[in-house]
Amino acid sequence: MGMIDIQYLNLRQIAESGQCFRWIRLDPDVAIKKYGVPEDVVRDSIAMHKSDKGDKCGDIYVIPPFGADHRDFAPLIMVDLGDRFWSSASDVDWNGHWRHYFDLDTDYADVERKIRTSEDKHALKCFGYGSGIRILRQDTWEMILTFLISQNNNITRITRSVEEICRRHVSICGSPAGCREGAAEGGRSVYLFPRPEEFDRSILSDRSLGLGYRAPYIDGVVGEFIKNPALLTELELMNYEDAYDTLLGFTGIGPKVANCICLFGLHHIEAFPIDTHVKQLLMKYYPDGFPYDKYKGVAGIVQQYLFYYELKN
DNA sequence: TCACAGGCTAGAG
DNA sequence: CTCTAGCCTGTG
Repeated sequence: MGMIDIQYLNLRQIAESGQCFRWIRLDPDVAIKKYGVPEDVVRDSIAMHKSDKGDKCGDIYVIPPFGADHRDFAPLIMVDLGDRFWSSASDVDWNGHWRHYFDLDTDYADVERKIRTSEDKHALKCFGYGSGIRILRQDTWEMILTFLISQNNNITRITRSVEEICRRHVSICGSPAGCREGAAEGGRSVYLFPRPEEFDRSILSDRSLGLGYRAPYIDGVVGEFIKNPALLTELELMNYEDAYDTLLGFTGIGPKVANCICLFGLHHIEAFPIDTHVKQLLMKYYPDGFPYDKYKGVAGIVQQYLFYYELKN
């Protein structure tokens, strides 16, 4: 618990970059009263909000635990104070989970260098706009279902479906300590995302999940991962090409979703998901083709800068 | 009413 | 192989 200096990290940019759907932004008041964030820290965050020129943040988020051992650590409350951050995590939780989650061991300065030496004016502009974006190391299983849901869908409904799935499993997964029902902004709560073996497939047809035609896809994928419990670990050990091909084998997972899972769930930062927005942006700014060779191995990170800029402009 | 939202499947040509 | 109609649902 306490302050940490981190470069190339902006929580709001990440929250708005469309890679995570379970972060909850906190009101300053709620952060103090319900989550025990020190008052002087929240005061600094409010001051930062007021002087926000787009390059600072000041936001406060609750980030739920994730992964196979999600019961073993607490949710993270994180306050973005620009180049330093207040974290609620114990040293054990920070070093064991969150440090890795925020991808702090990847050299984002090197990505910046690649962009600066590429003579790619547009990418440089996008980087200047979203240089606090990192590719989070999120849970593979959660990303598989989340991006399966994301197809032909909008952010609001994706978020709602994911949260509803978690809420339906409270009695199975439990609700993390210190995060009472309705405590966060907008009455949202912190839940755990059900593991394959915890998943109650009978809820999928329920219209209130808002899954639509994707429900049978999810049912099939959950079934496959229950039938073959080793598959998740196998996927995580594969290289990008093998993981991509394996994911394409599931009904409901196509090229775009497979690439999102590779990028956000398996951290293959060379994966370059092309959705409708990216397709438009590529035609607009790169009519002669995107210079993938200049971003060898890190094209997925550059894609996020481009996507974020387009989303916000 | 109709298009669209971070696509995909199945079937036809 | 490529091409595309149709798909659940909420929102403007």
